[in-house]
This record gives sequence, C-alpha cells and structure tokens, in this order.
Amino acid sequence: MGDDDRSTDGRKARGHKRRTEIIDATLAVVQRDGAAGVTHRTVAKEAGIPVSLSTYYFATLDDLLVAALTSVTEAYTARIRHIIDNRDDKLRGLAELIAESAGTGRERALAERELSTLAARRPALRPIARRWREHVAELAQRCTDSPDAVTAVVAASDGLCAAILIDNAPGDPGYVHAVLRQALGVQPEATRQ
Amino acid sequence: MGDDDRSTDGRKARGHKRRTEIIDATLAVVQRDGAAGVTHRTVAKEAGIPVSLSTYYFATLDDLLVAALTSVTEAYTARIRHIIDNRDDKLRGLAELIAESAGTGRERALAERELSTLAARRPALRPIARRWREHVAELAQRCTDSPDAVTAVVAASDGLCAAILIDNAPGDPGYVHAVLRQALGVQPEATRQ
DNA sequence: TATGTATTTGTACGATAGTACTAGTTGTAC
DNA sequence: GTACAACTAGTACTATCGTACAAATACATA
Repeated sequence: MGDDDRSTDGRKARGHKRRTEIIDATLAVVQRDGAAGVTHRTVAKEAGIPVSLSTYYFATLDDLLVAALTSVTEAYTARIRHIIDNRDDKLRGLAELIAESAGTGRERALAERELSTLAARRPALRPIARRWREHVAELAQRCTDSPDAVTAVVAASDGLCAAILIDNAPGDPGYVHAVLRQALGVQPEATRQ
Repeated sequence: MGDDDRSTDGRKARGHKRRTEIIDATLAVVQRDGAAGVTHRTVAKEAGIPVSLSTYYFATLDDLLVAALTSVTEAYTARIRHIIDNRDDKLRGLAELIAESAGTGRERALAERELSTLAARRPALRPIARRWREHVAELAQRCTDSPDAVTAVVAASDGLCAAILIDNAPGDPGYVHAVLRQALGVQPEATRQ
C-alpha cells in the first residue's frame, strides 16, 4: 500500500495520465517544429517513451492530432468561458487574452493556429475549431445587440491574433482593446461595460 | 526559325515557364492535399514531369514552398492594389474579394491560409505574408482617418476569411460588406464611399 | 496467491521521403 | 558545324516514416 502516484492512481487513472502526457508532448513538438514535425517518433522522444507506447494510446497519427487539437481548443474555450462568467469588463478580458498570445504564449498560440488550419481540411475537426469562435461570439453578444458588431468582433479577434503572430507585434492589451471597441462600434467616451 | 513556343521563347523564357508550371502544380497539390502533401514527387506527378526536373528548378523542398507562397501572395496583393487604384467603392471591392473566397476560390483561399500559416514559422517568409496585410491597410486608410479603424478593418478582413473557410459559410458580399463597415465604424446611412 | 487485463517495450517490415548522381537532349552563339 | 550551357530524364542511396507484432511487466481483483 504505497502512497506514490503509481499505487494510488489505479490503472485507468494512470492510463489517462499517460494519454495527457503524450498530448502535451505532441503540443510541444508542434510548438517547436510545427504540425509537420509531428510523428510518432518525435512525440515519443519528446515524451521520453518508446514509440510503441505512443501508438498504443493513439493508433494512428491522425488520432493523435485530433486529440491535440481538441485539448488545445478546450483549454482556450474554458478561458473565454471564464471571462464570460466572471468578468464585468468582458471585452477587456478578451483583449488581455489575445494580447497574452504575443507574450509568454506566442509559440503556444502559433501551435493553436497551426492546428486550427489543419482543422480546415478535416471535416471531423471543424466543429472543434469552430467552438472557440462561438464562445467569442457569445462574449461579444454580452456587449452589443448588433449581429454585425458581434461578427466584427469575432473576426477582428481572429485577425488580431494572426497579426500579432505574423507581424510579431507587441501584444499591448490596451491597443487590442481599442481595436476591439472599434469593431464593436462603441464610442470611446461611452463604452458599454 | 520555327514559330512554335519552343523556338520563339528562348531558353530563359522556357525555363521561366517551367518554373511557373511547377509552382502551379505545387499550389494544386496544396489545394488538394494541404501543405503537408507537398513533396517533390507529388508535385512532379501533378505537373507531369520527372522528379529530377522539379529538383532542378527548386533544389530543396523549402525553395519550392517559398516560391509557391510568394506567387500566391503576389497575386492577391495585385488584386487589392487594383481595387485601390481603380475602384471608387473600395470597401465594397474588398468585401467582394473576400466573399469570393467562399465561392469558386475556396480551395484556393484555403491554400493561401495554409501557406500563410507556414510563413509564421519561417522568418524569411514573413515579409511576403505581411505584404497583403499592408495593402489591406492602405485600402482602409482611403476610407477612414482613424488608425484603430484601419487596424480593425485589416483584422476583420483576415478573420472573415478564416470564418468563411472554417465555418464553410456562404460568402455573401453584402454581409461581408456590412461587417467591414461595422469595423470601419461608419454609420449605415452615412457610408464614406 | 493466482489470474486476467491493462500497460509497456523491443524489434521489424514495407513504403516513401529528400536528394545526389550520371547520362542524354536541346537550343544558342561563334 | 562545333562547342558550350541549359535543360530533361532515369536511377539509386540513405533516412525516416507509419504501423504491426510478440513478448514482458505491472496491477486490480477474486
């Protein structure tokens, strides 16, 4: 009756943990070498496990990429949902989240974009990639009644991310916030929360 | 003194033509199978030429992808420039260009996005990918004096493209135009050309 | 403790990749 | 026409890929 992880977790829990480790290793590879660099071997090396263990949890490479994209998207949508539920100045929260992409999470954001591009070509992945967009839309709906404004905010959010990544611009939350407000159509002196 | 293409073109011109053919074949492969499907062999097969001919014009696979991205981006920026120079209702022209992505050019637009994502990871390609963004900005500057509005339009343009591609939405020029106007911050009854 | 299942590992096979190499062909300039 | 350079083509080498497979180990449960 040891008290280390192995004994207390149970097989099912440990299996789930391994799965998560492999997904994390996959994301690390995507961050470092891009989606094209993802192979069972590179992932296994990153995770410090034999190749056959990677194929044990993800029979095909496609399964692995799907799982990685799902994981990334769920994490992102969770953050947006948190802003929607707990934040008064939602647009500001969104701006900070976007700006953060340029800071510590730049490579991470790049990986997300790469995986989302991958999703455009795989119908099975489209619903997943679409989800974060729906969450941003829901956030925007709390700030305006205009459908066009909602669409503009969603599109601008995506475009701002891309701009920050490609232009390698500094992710200034204030600047991003100003642009989002512009897309929202609010007057600077009369911002709706 | 023949009058067929081979004789009149000269060696240099024919070489350039071959180069273009290979680039087009590359874009066709990207459209069909994505950037990951681009290999010297698939491109050569698509172009109907032996593999070694592809490597003759593009020593490495990277050279080929760089050339393909450059070609795509130049074509796109040329169209934007045409709108800037010859169109009165510039925002409308931009909207139509974006909406067109969902119609006949959907696969094409998808290829462009894929290649642009590729560019985010290769510093050498960033200036090229950035160029179309600068052109859109220039277009927007003809419609407003607000820097934030310009940024919003550029970001929204990119985001709208992505939305159309991923959500597979219908590319309605009127709708796109409305959203762009929203980003621009003009009132529906007082559109500044 | 015994057993069955989940997990882990090492190894191997066929396919395909990038790219180098050599030889043949074509067009141009003298 | 002759020589030179550009172009075209076939082939082969090495590396790495996805994936399959069998054996070994660990662990929960009876």
